[in-house]
Formats: sequence, C-alpha cells, structure tokens
Amino acid sequence: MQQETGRRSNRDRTEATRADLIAAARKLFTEKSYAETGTAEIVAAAGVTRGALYHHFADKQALFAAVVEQEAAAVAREIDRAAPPSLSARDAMIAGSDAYLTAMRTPGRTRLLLLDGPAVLGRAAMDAIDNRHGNRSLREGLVASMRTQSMKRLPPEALTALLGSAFDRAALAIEAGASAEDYRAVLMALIDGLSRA
Amino acid sequence: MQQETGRRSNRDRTEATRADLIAAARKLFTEKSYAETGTAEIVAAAGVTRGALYHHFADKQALFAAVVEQEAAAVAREIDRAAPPSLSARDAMIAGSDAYLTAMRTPGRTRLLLLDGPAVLGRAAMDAIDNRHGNRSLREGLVASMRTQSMKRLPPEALTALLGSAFDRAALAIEAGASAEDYRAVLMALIDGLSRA
DNA sequence: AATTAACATACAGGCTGCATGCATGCAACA
DNA sequence: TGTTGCATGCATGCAGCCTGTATGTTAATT
Repeated sequence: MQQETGRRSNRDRTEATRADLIAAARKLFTEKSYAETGTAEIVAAAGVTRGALYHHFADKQALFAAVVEQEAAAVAREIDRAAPPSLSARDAMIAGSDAYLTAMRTPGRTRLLLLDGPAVLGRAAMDAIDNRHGNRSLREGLVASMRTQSMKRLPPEALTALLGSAFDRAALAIEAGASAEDYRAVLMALIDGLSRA
Repeated sequence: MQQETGRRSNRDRTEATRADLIAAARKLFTEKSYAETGTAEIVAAAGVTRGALYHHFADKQALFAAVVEQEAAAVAREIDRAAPPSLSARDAMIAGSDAYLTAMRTPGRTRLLLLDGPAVLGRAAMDAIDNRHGNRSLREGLVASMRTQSMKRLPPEALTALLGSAFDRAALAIEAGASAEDYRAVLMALIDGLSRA
C-alpha cells in the first residue's frame, strides 16, 4: 500500500502543478494586471515555490502565454457550441456573434485577450492564437456567406480581422458599462451592410 | 551680459527638460516597449538624471502618458489637415480615413497608441485621450453623414468606437506587412454598407 | 543501481520610487 | 538697487522589490 499524499506518477504531478499555476496566475493576472502581479504571489496562491514555476515555464511571460491560450480556447468552445454547422450561414453568424459577446463577459477575459495579451505577447503572437481559436469560426462563417453569394466578395483575411476587432471593441465597451443594445445594433448594421441586397 | 549655458529662466528650463525627457522616452518606448525601457536609459538619452524625471513626472507611467498624449495630438492634427471642413461629408470621411492610415505609418505610433497605451494606461484613459484627439473628427464626420440622411441612423458613440477600432486594426495589419489595398477596400466596404442606398 | 525529473532554496543583478542635499532663480523689502 | 528669504529645479544615495538562475535534494523511472 502506498501513502495518500506522495507516490504520484511524475506525469500526474506535472499536470497538476501546471494546472495549479495556470489557475492561480489567471486569477491574479485578471484581478490586477500582468505587470502588477509578482511571481511570488502566483506561487503562493498555487501552493508551490518559484522553483516549480521556473521548472515548468521558461519565464513569467511563458506562463502568461499559457493562460491566454487556455482562455482563447475556452471562448472558441463557447462559440462553436452556440453556432453549430447545422445553422444557415446567416443564422450562424448571428448566433456566433451573440455567443462571443456573452463569452467575453466572463470577468477578466477582456483584460487577458484584448489588453495585456497584445502588449505582453505582441500582436503577431496574439494573431497566431486568435487564428488557432477565436477568429477561425468567424472567418469560416464569412467565407461561407460569401460563397452563397449572400455577401459581397472581399479579402477574407482583412474582413475577418476588421470585423473581429469591432467585436473586440464592443466587448470592451460593454464591460465598461456602455449599452449592449447600441453596440449589438451597430455590429449587426455593419454585417448587414455587407450583404448583397 | 549673461553666460550662454546657465542663466535660463526657470520656465524655460522646465519646458526644455520636459521636452527632452518626452522626446527621449518616445524614442526608447517605441524602439523597445514600455516595460523593456528603464528610466536610467531615458534620462541618459535626455542628458539629465533620474532626479529630474521624478521632479517633473509623478512616475514612469505619467511620463508615458505625456508621450501618448503628444502622439495622439500629432495624429489628430494630420487628419484635420487632410480633411478640412470645406469637403463634403463623404469626401471628408474618405480623406480622413486615408490620412489616418498614413499617419499611423509613422514608426512607433501603433505601439504607443494601440498596444502599450491601452495596457499601461487602461482602456478608460485611452478613451479619454482618443476623444480629446483622434476619434473626435471621425465622430463628427459620422454624425454629419447621418444628418444629411446619407447614412443609416445609428448610436454615434458605438458607431464611432467600432469603426475606429477597425481603422486601428487596419493600421496594425498594414504595419505588419499585410496588403494595404485589401484592408482599405474592406474599410470602404464597411462604410459604404452603412449608406442609405 | 543509475539516471532523470520535479521541485526547494539561496543568490545576484536590475529597476523603481523616495528622501535628502545643493545650487540657482525669484520676489519682497529696505 | 542691493540683499535676504523662499521656492524651484535638479543630482545623488538608499531601500525595497522582483525576476531569473544556479545549486542542492528527494522521489520516480529505467
């Protein structure tokens, strides 16, 4: 028989420690900011030492990247769940839009994905993350709409980036207390304006 | 007769020192980033000591705010110059759009105004700066267009913020090497889509 | 049994903000 | 107009924090 506490496989230990660190970091990075959060606080909240942090992550920035990646994946999952392929192109766009705005109301997400993310990791790294998770569904929806001739033909890359940034900005404004209806109305007007009437 | 070097009025000294500090900070904050630039480098480049910096600015962040404010004002001036009130609402919008994209090609501006600015000063503070300088002309142009019935009626606040963020994103993409024509085409399509055809 | 992984601890360097000290401009008054 | 007292502009030194790394130790893996 083996003791309860010790005697875990190395893989389990690694997985658990990494998860604890990411969870503690997410909490602190969102309560304050990346710059205002020290590694000492993070490891204290996670119940480990700074040695463990620097064993699993190259530096504080790499830990932050892991937090951002996880958060982007979570947002993308919520969107995919709300806008399944069974919907029409137009319905999927609307459902996905609302799902995105709802997902971004989860506290801390705007700071992680829209403020600190680009500044700490750089716009290029954030683009890579976005293309792996967030913007992917938006881009597919736009391409589908253009294919069915229901939307003007435009460069998909640019269209995705610009509409995506408008959604991001709406999420920020709504979190800051602006009228969600107003911003939703403008977003829909922008999308409708692209349709071939 | 008074010596060349010394014997300056206090006001002149203050003005000169502040300008030197802001110029040196601008250069370093854009070559690297806010976080990677130390106050020691800044004062060395400005030819003063850290004491002078902390005499004129509350902290490093306040110096950064001064740099950002100056840069936002410069961008706004370039736009106002390119889109005078003599132009029609639609022409002013197009001229102003191009002027903005051109202005943002000045090296370092995207980093100051779009990446580090929001992260370091916060979105609320950046909104305040934007409304004093950048977004003002855009908002006026949009309201004018709506008044002449040439554009759909939409909440001006939200419309300005969302179109503005699309412009910001276009500036970032173009600087990163994307096709300026593609992004310009999408921006114009978004604006055209809002017109009452 | 030997090696490697997963940590803990201690240390070095850098960086920010403040407190103190000094010199110069300035203003009021004789 | 000269001088006397105060405020302003700035330099220097110090204290505290924070990151990243090097070293040591225990437990798992082979």
